[in-house]
Amino acid sequence: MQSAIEKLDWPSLIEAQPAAGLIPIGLRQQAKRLDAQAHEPLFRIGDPVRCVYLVVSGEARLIRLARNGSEVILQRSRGGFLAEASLEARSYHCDAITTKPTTILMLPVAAFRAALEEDPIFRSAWQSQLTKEIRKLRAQCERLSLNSAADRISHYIESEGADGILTLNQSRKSWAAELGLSHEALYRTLRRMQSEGVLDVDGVRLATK
Amino acid sequence: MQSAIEKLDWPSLIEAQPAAGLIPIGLRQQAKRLDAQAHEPLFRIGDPVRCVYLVVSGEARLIRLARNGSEVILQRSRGGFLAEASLEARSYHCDAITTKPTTILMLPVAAFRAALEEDPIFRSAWQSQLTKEIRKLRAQCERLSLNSAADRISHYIESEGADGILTLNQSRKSWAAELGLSHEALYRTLRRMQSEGVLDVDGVRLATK
DNA sequence: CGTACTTTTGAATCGCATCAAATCTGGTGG
DNA sequence: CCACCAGATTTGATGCGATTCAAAAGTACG
Repeated sequence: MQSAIEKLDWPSLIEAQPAAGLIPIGLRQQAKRLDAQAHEPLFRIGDPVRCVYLVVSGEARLIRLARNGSEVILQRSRGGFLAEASLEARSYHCDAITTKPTTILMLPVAAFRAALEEDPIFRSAWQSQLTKEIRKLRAQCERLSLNSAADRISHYIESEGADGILTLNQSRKSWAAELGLSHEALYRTLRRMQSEGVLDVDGVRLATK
Repeated sequence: MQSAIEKLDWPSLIEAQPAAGLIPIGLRQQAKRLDAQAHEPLFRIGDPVRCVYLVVSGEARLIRLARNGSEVILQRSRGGFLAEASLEARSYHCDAITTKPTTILMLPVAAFRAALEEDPIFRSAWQSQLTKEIRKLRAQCERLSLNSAADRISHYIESEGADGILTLNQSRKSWAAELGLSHEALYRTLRRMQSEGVLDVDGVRLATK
């Protein structure tokens, strides 16, 4: 488990993750780049909040452990900010880990708050970001309120895919966790839906019919 | 089903709902007060977004109907803003209804956006509001990811109550819906937890032991 | 006092979690 | 290139807990 903080090349960062382009110059100068390996912890519950994390490439997750030991996925970022709510907290309320080799920008909170005050464009982008996250979380709540596996799968395809077609960008096992299902239930339900003609499964491509 | 739009008395509004005090003067002049009865719709899916809603007293809910006809509660506001994400949307993605006689402030979106641009204090309060909502929604997602009724109940008491003590401010039946359970399951599980000595139930007062 | 709604209990059913185990897959090192 | 390993995928069997349907009792309110 090693990570490297390297020199920043903004044009390539912005190409990889457009949100980086919204960061004002003053804040950019304080940014640190972190190249993390897979399964590397970024922070843990209780750690003091020092930075806001922006995922440039790869994937990072916000997770919490249930008392029975199972892992709940609270956010999965494949680009964009992670743990937005930490900006207003003293310490973290969740753990954050990478799931694959991941490039991250770390933005010190004090400078981040100052930039929000000073830069109207950045501020507006941040508000949009928060709003989008709220909408995403509501969709997730709605999905988890459905109590059949098939309904959750259909809901996910409808809300995360386009025109009823979803290209799965994670393993099915980890998708199962995101759906709040055991992986066995997901496998079986996918098969059943396909045999019933409700779903078209072709590798990572899923389409409702 | 009737509702009344009346003259505004800001001191009393602010006393009932402190968030109203953060609204800048310019925006206050555009606010409309709505006194709604119980079970009155505020807006419906697809309606164009004209106003941001601030619940002053009473209760309003954001709901969506699942395909099987059951009602999913996406937000329950007993004071504070409702449907924050609507500020960035053309039309509503959910229905909103009151559940009891409710006083509401309606703030036109254009003036609301302008006030956010101009007033740093209001803006900061709004960002805090969005952030709080994100944290609340993550807690709700975490809760819905637990698959036993007892775990969801404990989680709710821990996260919504204080020091393991919760004073329930809604009917148990509607609490069941918020927990993603059938009301029968909730009743039975409460009884079982009490008989097992895990929970202390006394009317609307619930305490974990 | 009647009506609508919540609370409560019962019984039957079904779907998902769980435990177990086999197979498949991609990546690593010899 | 092949052996090997960890993790993902798949299938099977079992049990539990939640849903569902039904109905009775309690409660609030006009």
